[in-house]
Amino acid sequence: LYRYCIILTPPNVTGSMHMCHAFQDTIMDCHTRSQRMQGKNTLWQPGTDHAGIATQMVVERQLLAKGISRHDLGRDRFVEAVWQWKEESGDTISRQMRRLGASVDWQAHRFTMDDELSLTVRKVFVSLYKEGLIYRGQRLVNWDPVLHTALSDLEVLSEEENGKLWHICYPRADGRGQVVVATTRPETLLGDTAVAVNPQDERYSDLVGLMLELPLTGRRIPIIADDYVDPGFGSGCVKITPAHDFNDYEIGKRHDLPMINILNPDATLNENAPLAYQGLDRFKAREKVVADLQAAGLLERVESHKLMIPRGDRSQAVVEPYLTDQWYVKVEPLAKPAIEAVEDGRIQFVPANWSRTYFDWMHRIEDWCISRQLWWGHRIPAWYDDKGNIYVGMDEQDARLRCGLDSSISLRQDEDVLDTWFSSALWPFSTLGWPEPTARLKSFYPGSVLVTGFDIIFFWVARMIMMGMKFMDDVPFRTVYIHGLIRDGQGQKMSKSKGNVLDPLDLIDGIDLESLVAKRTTGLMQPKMASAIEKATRKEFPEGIPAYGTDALRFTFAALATTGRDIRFELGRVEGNRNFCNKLWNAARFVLMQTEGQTVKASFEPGPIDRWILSRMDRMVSEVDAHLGEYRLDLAAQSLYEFVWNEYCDWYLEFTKSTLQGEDENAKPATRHTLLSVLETTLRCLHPIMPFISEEIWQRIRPQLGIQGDTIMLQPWPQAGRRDQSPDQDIDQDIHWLKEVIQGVRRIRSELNISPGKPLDIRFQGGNETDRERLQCYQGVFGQLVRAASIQWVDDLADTSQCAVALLAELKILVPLAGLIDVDAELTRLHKQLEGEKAHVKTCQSRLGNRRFVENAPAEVVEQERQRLSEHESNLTRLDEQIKKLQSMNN
RNA sequence: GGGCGCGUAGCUCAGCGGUAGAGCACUGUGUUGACAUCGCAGGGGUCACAAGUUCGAACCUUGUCGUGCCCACCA
Repeated sequence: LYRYCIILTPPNVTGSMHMCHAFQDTIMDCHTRSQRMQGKNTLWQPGTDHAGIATQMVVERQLLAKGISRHDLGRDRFVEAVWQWKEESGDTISRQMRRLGASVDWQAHRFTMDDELSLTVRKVFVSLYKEGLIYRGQRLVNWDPVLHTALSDLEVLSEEENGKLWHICYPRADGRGQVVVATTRPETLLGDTAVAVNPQDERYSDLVGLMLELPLTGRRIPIIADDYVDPGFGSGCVKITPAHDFNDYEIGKRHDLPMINILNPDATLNENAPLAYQGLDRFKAREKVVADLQAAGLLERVESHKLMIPRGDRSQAVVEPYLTDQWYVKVEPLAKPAIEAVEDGRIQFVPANWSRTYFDWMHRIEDWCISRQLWWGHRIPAWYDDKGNIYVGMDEQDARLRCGLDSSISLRQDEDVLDTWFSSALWPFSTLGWPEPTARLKSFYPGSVLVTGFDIIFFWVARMIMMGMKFMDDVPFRTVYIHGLIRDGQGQKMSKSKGNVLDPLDLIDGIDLESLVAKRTTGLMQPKMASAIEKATRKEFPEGIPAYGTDALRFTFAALATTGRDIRFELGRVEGNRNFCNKLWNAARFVLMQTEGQTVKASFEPGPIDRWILSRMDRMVSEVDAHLGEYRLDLAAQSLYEFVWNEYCDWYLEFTKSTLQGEDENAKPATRHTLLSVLETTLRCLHPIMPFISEEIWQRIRPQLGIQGDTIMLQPWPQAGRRDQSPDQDIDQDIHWLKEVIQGVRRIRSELNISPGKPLDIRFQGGNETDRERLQCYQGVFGQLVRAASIQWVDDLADTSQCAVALLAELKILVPLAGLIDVDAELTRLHKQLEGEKAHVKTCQSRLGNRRFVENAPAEVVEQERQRLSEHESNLTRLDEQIKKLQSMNN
C-alpha cells in the first residue's frame, strides 16, 4: 500500500477548537506525518460540517439579540445570513488547526454544503429513493417542541428525573364500578383511545371488551387485552394514547385504535382536546387535568416516581412523541453489509471491544428519520403537486422529467432539510469527488484509519460504513481507532457551563489569569454561575497558564493516548513535556557547540560507547515504529522520552565529554558524528509528535551531516536494524556495568555526604577478568563521571577498613577515606544494604527450594533464579566481611 | 434490565503469567562550560477484596464491593 488516507472528522463551522479536537488532530497528524515520511502518498482530508441545528441556533440567537426572528427575515434571507456568518467565522477552527501543526491538505478542504457535496447528497437521496430505501411516512417521531423539528433517536437523550405517578379512576360505562390506571403523564388522558390489560390477568378477564367513560372528555373507550401489559405493575391496567407514546402507538396499530393527536407543534393542546384545555401548554394542561380529576373524585392517589425524561440534545426541551409526516431511510438492508464488513474483519475496531457496541446497535437499528424542519441544510429534493403526490429528482426539472410532468402542473418543493449526519455519512467519498471517478477517489478510497471518539460511533461511523458499502461497494476505512474523551483534572466533562474548559491555544500561547477568568465567565447560559467559576479558576490557576508551546501540548496528547479510556487532563503533564522539549533543545545546543566548525567524520569505526548509543537508538526506533503501528502513541512517546532523556542526555552526552575534552584527537570526529547522527535520527522519530522543534533543530544540524532535503517532513522514516552491526548485546552489558560502577561511587558520595566536587581515590578489589578488561576500556569515562583523583586495583588482602564500599557481583569498588570516614554512617549504610540482600536471598532460596518450581518452570527461568541467588549471596558475604572489618576498626 | 470499562506509589496513569514501573508531587544535596524548565542520590505500593487455576497471579477464572459510561418502551 503506497497510499495513506485519513479523513478529518469535520468539525462544526460554529465551532472553535476544544481539547478533544486538538487531541484527535494530534493523533491523526502523527500518523499522517509518519506515513508521509515512510514515502506514502498521504492525504489527510480536512473540512467542516454545516451542522444544521447547531449553526441555525447560533445565528438565530444573534438575530434575536437584535430583536429579529428568522421568520421576520424569511427563509431565503435567513439562509443568506447564515452563509454570511459562515464566511466570516467558519474558518476559525482551520486557523487553530494550523497553529497545532496539523498537516492536512488544505487545498482539499471541503464544506458539507459546497456545491459539489450538495450534488452528492441529492444524488444519494434520489438513488436511495428510487430503490425504495428512502420513503416518506407518517408515524410517531421524537418532536422537539422548542425547535419545532423532528429528531432522530440518537438526538434524544433520556435522563432519570423525579416525577409522579398518578392513579386515576376510569368509571365503567355500565356504571358498575371502575378501573384504576397509573400514568406519569395525566394530560395525555385526553388522547386516550383504550385501556389495556394483560390477557392472562384473571382480575380483568371479564372486563375485556367493555367500555369505560374517559374522564373529562365525555368519550367512551374500550378495554382491550394485550401482552405488552405487565400485570405486576400498578393496577395492571394501562391507558393507551397511541398518538403520544411509542408503545401505545404499536398497541394502537395492533388493535386498530383511533389515534387522537391532542398537541400543536409547540406542545400546546390543540382542538382535539376539550375546549377547556385548548391552547394550554402541556405542563399547564397536566396541572389542570389533575386538578379537575381531583375535583371529580377520580384521582385515587399520587405517588412520587422516578422516570426517564427524554430531552432534545440541542434544545434540552422535553421531547414529545408526535405524529407527523417525515422522510426515513430504511436501514436494515444497508445495515447488513455494514455488519458483515466488521464481522469478517474488513474493518477493525481499535480497541476491539468497540465492535461489540457497534454490533449491538446495528442489530437493533431502526429506520432513520432524516428530515428536519429547519432552514439551514440540504433541502430535500422532493416536490409535491396540489394533490400531494411526491416527485423526487436532482432538481425540479429533473423531477418533472422523471415523472413526465409538464410545466402546467405546479410543484412546490419540500420545506424540510436533511439531518446533518446524512451528508456526514457520505464524507469519505463525497470529499473525493464522487460520483465522478476522480483520481483522488481512486487513490484515497478506502481510507486507512478513522480516528474518532466513541460518542459518534452510531451517529457517524456506522452510517459512513453503511453508505460506503452501498455506494462505493467497499468499506470507507480499514481501521476505526476509538480514543477516549478529554476530561478535566477532576474527571469532569469539559463544558462552558461548568467553566472548566481549556482552550488548546491557551496552553500553547499561555494566558494570564484575568483573561482566563473573563473567557470562562462571559457568555454563560446561566450567568449566576460566574462567581463560582471565577473562584474555582483563580484557585486552580493562580498564575494563569504559562505558554507551553505546541510541541509540548502535542507530546502530552500523544502520551495520554492510551487504549480508549477517558483522559484526565492535567497541566503537570504538559509542564513535564515542556521540560522535555527544553531538554531536547539543550541537548541539541550541546551537540552543535561540539560540532560546529569541527571535523565530523562520516566514515569511521565507532568506539564502544558510540556503538552502545547506536544500539540503544536502534531499539528505540523499532519500539516507536511498532507502537505507532498498533496505535499506541502513548508507548511511542514513552520510548522516545526515555531514550532522549535517560539514555542520550543522561548518559551518552556525559560519556562523550570525556572523549571530546580528552587528548585523543583521533577519536573526536567519530564521536561528533555519532552525536549528530543519533540526534538526527531521533528527530525524525520525534517529528510526527513534535513537528516544530524537530524541524528547527534538524535544519541546524543538517549541514554538518551533509543531508539533502529541505524539510524533515519529507525525510525517510528511520528503520531499525538497518545498520551493519547486529544488536550490540555485549556493548549493552559493558555499558550497563559502567553505569553500575559509576552509580556505586555516586551513591557512596551521596549517602556519606561527600561533596560532589571533591575528587576521590577509587580502588577496585576482587572482580574477574571481564571486570578488569572493562575497567581498562572505560577508565577514562569512569574517572571523569565520578570525579576520580586516582584509580587503582588492589589485591584481595589489602586493608579496606578505611574504605566505603560498593558491590557489583564479584567486584568491590572502594573509596578510601582515610581518617575522614564516618564509620557509623558507613555501617548504617551497609546494614541497610545487607538487609536488602538478605531479603533477596531468602526469596530466591524459597523459590529454588520448591521442587515443583525447579521441575516445572522453564529451564531459563530456573537458571535466571540461580544466578540471582548467587549474586545476592556473594553480595551478602562481601557486605558481611566489610561490616566486620569496620566494626573491628571501631573497637 | 442489558452491555462495556475502571479500581496499581500522595495525584494522573502504563504494565496484563516469571525479582512492582513512568510522569508529576515528596526528601537530601549540588551553580563541575547543553540544560536549575537542570544534575546527582533517595523515600514511597499485602497492585480494591475473597476463593480458585498454576511451580509461579497485579496479570487467567469465578464471586463480592466500589466507581464510570453506553443502550433499553415498563405505564
